[in-house]
Amino acid sequence: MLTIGQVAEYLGVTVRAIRHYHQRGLLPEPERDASGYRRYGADMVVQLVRIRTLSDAGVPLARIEELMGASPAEFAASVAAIDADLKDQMAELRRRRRAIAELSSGDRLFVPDEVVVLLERLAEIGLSAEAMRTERDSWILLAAQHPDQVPGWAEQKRKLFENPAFQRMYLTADEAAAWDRDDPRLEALADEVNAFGGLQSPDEGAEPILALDALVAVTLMAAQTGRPVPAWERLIELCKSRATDVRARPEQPR
Amino acid sequence: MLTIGQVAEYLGVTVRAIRHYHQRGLLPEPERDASGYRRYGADMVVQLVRIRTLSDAGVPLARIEELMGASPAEFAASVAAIDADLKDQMAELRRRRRAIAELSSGDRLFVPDEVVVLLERLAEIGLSAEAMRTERDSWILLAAQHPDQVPGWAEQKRKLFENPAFQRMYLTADEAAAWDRDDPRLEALADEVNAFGGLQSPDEGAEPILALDALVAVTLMAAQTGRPVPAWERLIELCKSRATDVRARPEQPR
DNA sequence: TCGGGCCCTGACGCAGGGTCAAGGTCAAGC
DNA sequence: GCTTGACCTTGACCCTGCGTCAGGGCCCGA
Repeated sequence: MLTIGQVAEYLGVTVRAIRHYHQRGLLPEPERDASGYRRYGADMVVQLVRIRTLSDAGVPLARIEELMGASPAEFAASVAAIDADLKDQMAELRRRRRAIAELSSGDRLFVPDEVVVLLERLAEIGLSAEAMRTERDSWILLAAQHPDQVPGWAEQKRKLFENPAFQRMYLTADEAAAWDRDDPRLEALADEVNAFGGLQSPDEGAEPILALDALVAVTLMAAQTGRPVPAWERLIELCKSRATDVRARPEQPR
Repeated sequence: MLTIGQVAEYLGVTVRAIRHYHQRGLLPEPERDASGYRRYGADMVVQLVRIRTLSDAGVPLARIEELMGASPAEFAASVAAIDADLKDQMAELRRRRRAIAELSSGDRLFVPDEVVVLLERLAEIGLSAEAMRTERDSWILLAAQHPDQVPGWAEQKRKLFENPAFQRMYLTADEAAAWDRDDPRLEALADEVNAFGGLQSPDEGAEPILALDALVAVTLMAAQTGRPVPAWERLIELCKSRATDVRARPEQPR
């Protein structure tokens, strides 16, 4: 008759694991000797081998419990179910690896490719680092709620930057973040923004992005990240009063 | 400013998960309103998106914690490590699927193929169900300690059964389990066993299996599974006394 | 003012054990 | 006979990533 430690060493498992199986009711408690030690006969060892064989194959203990007393037919059915489980897990791992691979570049973190392209363009034309971060965060937020539309929107916004006048306007708006709320230059900037306000996307059927929309989104973002920009808030007010005749402006959500 | 429930719905995560991230220190606690409710700004939402993106990709929370403040280089290194982890997990799953597949037949449970073949042969020649179980359990035990040698041993034992006289002897020994300890037929049976005691394996270099060894193993097994067989014990004594001139018998381990 | 739906904290639960902690036993050497 | 070290015992807390109460407070519409 073997002690728990001898059985554990014989099978290459830990003492703790065997006791765990007793606790779970997977393996009946063996008889104790005079000093209370568990004493194992060969039959217990055989049961343990069966448990370990299944466990090593990745069968959860709860299922092993069912299997130990199952008929061959039930056993075969359970084995099929377990295999299907494993297949699902492998599919999940493949999905994760793809997801991980898409994070491989630190630059393209957390946003779709089209946004990455747009952000690179913004960096090219010399947008400030602060504005870059706000821009990226805005897209992250937007992508959380509209993952399907964001690639199209980003593409449309990128196309706007093919126009040098739009570039200049955007950079000026960037600089304007440092202006006072009542800076007189804001009036002229509002006129510039307004000039692009009605710009339509070249793709038919897609919802057009207005320059003002983009500005509003970024400003809202900035306002909510603890860095409110008074000059931008004023700028939006000015734009809105001019934009009413371009199209009816719906309430900005939230 | 959003409540925790609104943020959760916006991102498609549970409230509990967000609170969990706070507890883990993954996400800083936001400010509370007058009634103690958490209030989230867009910056928090952005952080949450980043956490979820990584988490959905299967990155453990502990690692996400490191990653949130990491440089692009550190980030890339960690991503590579995570991917390597995933590869390992996939290999493990493949191994488990193979192991599961080998259990697919209820008959061949927990023993190598060679033993399955042997057991089928034993069933063919009409071994009792009780003896079959003991035989199988003996092999399970043996395989736990000598996984590499068991296929060869099983093959050798199977070859012994090509001899009709060995078959008869084995079946008689099976019946003998029901005999008294002092049954006179045991003497003749011991002579039969002894006749095969020196049988050498046809494979050179492989350790020979003696008929007596097989009998001893099975008897020890039976003795330890709570079904001791007195007639077998006596039979072994008789065999041992005859076998001393066949070869020097080492002490039986344990 | 009442009900239903939010929110809060705290605690337990899961699988499969790992890892102490505090104490009893056993065999060997002195 | 006494000590030492290697076993054994039970019990309890630790890990992951939250789910799921339990017991209370807050808010809003009727």
